[in-house]
Amino acid sequence: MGRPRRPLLSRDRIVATALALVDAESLEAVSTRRLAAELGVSGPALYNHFAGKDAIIDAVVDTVLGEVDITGFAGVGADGTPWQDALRQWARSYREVLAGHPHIVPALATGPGRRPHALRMADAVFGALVDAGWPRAQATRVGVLMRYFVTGSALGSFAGGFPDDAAVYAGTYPHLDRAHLLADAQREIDESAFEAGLEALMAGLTVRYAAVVAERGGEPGADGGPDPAPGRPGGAATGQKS
Amino acid sequence: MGRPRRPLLSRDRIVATALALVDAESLEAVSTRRLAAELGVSGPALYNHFAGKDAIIDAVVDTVLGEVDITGFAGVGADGTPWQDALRQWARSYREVLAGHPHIVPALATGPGRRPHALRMADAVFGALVDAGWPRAQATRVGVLMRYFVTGSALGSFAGGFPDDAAVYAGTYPHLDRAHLLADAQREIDESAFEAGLEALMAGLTVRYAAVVAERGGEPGADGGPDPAPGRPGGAATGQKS
DNA sequence: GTCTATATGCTGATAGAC
DNA sequence: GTCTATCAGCATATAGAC
Repeated sequence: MGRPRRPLLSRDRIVATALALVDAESLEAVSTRRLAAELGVSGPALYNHFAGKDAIIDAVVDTVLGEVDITGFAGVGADGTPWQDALRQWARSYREVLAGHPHIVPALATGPGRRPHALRMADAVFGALVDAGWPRAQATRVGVLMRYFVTGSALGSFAGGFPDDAAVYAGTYPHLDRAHLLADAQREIDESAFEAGLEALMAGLTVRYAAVVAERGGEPGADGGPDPAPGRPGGAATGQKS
Repeated sequence: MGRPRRPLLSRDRIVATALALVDAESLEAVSTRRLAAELGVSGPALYNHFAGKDAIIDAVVDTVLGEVDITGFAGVGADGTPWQDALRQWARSYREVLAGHPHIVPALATGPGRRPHALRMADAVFGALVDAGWPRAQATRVGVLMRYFVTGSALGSFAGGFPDDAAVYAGTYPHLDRAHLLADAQREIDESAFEAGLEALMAGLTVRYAAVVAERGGEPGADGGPDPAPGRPGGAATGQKS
């Protein structure tokens, strides 16, 4: 057929179609051939726009992360928005976005790499925590542990995974006598568990923050705990990954 | 060749070999052909022992979950071990086990299903929390949110995913000026973030527990919060998944 | 009941024509 | 920049040896 007058493909069109496929079916459903067919094009044509399938998935992941609302962090240094409020808003948005694209979550395991939205998010989280008064090393930890919680909450539904066959539990698992009802309540359980965990984390971190800031006040420049990378001044330096 | 005098394969041998392959390389490295080759056998022979590749991975996941230490929960009802101690011990063991088999974590997304070790763990967590005085609906949430945190912490390293090339960050991400150092401190950051999050969660949950128990004391039988599945007496009933 | 051999239709990726 | 042709490797199915 030869080269068309106008390109049939573009990175954006490929990524959008791939995301639609991931959402509609699964990560495994995205094959270069299927994706190409969906785009009305032959398989290898994709390689003119991306280095390979992994690069396409990487771009899809970053597109999804771009949907996360990080505007709350801007107010932390500026108008004195409490860091807790910013963190809460971000965590809820982050979870909501991942819940909207649940099949993409395992792809977060590969790391942030050079994805611009992932780095933008890390920068915002870490920057706001430092602005709020968290020592750098602690700010890193807080960003990381928040990410643990949010990504874990998006990695498949908890409640939805229980068989709704009561016979599975009878006799063998004495406390799971009503577990066959869990699948029905899936959404409510997943969400209320997330909210409960978020509040617990905020309460716990607020206590820690008070201690750290008080300690630091008496000893200016201290980092509030063991440095993550002893020997390097200031410790490690960031807040978040993907 | 026909049927050998003594079976060459067994479920255990297949699972052990598959796990070794997952750990040494990745989840994708496990193909029926490679696995069979590793076992000195031809590909389709595996189908005499498992329904398909998915069933093999499922068995691998359950084997891994069997390594998690849930003995701490036994003492909660019996000798009055604080639920916080039991939860902490379990969470640390759970994380440690997953950290020992990091490539398996994405496979946890598929849910607990009928895996015996996953159900055994759910039973232990939920049972202990209820024994400790948590209302059933709340106990479910606590188990779920703990799982969120632990599995999230095991889904790939945070710090290890940052490129160690300082040029990636310069100019564009103002707060990540030291992020290129993160990869070196990976292990320490991942662990200290986990510990910090665990302590924050325990502190937050302890506060909530006090409130819930106080409220319940005045109103025996109350469930301490909105029921996860309104209309069903007692709400949903379990604590943990995979 | 456990294996081997063979076959089908997928997959990611490459080479070269236009 | 897209095409066709082609490759090696994949999960799985089936038939038959013992």
